[in-house]
Amino acid sequence: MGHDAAGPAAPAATVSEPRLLRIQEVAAETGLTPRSIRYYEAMGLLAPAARSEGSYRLYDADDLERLRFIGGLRNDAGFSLAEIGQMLEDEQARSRNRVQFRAGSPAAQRAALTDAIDRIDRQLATLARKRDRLDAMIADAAARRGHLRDHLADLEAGRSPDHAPHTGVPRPIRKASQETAR
Amino acid sequence: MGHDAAGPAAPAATVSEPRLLRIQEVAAETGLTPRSIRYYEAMGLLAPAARSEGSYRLYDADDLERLRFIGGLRNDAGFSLAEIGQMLEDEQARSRNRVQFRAGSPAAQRAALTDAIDRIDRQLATLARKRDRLDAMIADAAARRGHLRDHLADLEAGRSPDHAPHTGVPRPIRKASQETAR
DNA sequence: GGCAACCTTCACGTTCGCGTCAAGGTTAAG
DNA sequence: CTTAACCTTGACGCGAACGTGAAGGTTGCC
Repeated sequence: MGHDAAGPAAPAATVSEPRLLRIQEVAAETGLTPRSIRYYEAMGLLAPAARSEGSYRLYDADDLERLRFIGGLRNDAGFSLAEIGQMLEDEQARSRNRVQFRAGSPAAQRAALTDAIDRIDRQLATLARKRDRLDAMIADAAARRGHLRDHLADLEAGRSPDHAPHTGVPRPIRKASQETAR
Repeated sequence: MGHDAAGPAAPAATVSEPRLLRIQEVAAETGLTPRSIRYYEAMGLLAPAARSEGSYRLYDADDLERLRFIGGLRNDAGFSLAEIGQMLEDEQARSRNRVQFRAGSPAAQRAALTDAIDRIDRQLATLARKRDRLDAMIADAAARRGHLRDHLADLEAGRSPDHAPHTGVPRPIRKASQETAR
């Protein structure tokens, strides 16, 4: 059942294979757990650069970067693995193919690069949307704070609170064309 | 089809209660489900303003705002309900008590307001931290993009890419351990 | 007072994102 | 060759965050 990948006849192209790490080292390096890394692989988010003779997972620097990105998307940005899968698409396959395409025609190289840039642009757009939502919430909370501070000022000035029982933002009832109300 | 939902149920008990909504209306208004709203209540994130004779949950405008905030924290900001509970603390109890404290001494009013402002400040700080993480990721991706574009430029200029096998970001200093926020 | 549409409280089922054994094979060191 | 430390693939478990009935009470309109 062993499934030899690549075998002894390595690509022989790259002169200096920097170093391939085993899963535990990768885990230590990325702050993830081996379990998570395997799970991400099962979810199709990445594939190890290689497997050893005995089918140990072996990761290269590219994998490390990818895993850090995934970890960030998970923990910092709060995306689900499904969403991350969407964002990464088949970048994993391409990324690996791209290395081979490097030996290919310049046209292929150019295509691969522009594709990669497009993908990153889409990732950036998704991240920016997320940040905008966050900014909206922050603005909302800030408005709430301002309102409270106004009430406090009124109170300090001995004014009557006027029975406005609302701590909050003025209802954005859709009446006219404003921005994209969600 | 079922025309109408709750008619103008004016109990006329208190003086001009703005309007109390039942759970399904609230759900429609906030984009949440009744189940989620009840779950949030079970998790201590909020309590309905009142209950009807037959123990129907009845929500006021303040509850609506709170639920929208919770929804935003969940869906937009990606916080867990536990984290949201931390951020909201006992604001729910206070918020409701505050209305009663309004009839209390001015000192109590001032204290309640400054407390509320402090809580919002902490919420803002938490949200800002989250946004900073996101910004960092965005900067990271942008750097990656810039690097790819450089490679593309090299290629267009007929230069050899020098076989740099990395798609990515200049390695950040690796050393710090990962913080575990869950 | 009848009835449909809503609500209530259980209670079980589900998906996600892993943690955690279990039962072996693999690697590097000695 | 032995051995400890790592790895492999299952498979089961778990907490979070709900979905989905089931069985019955409430509201409100006619």
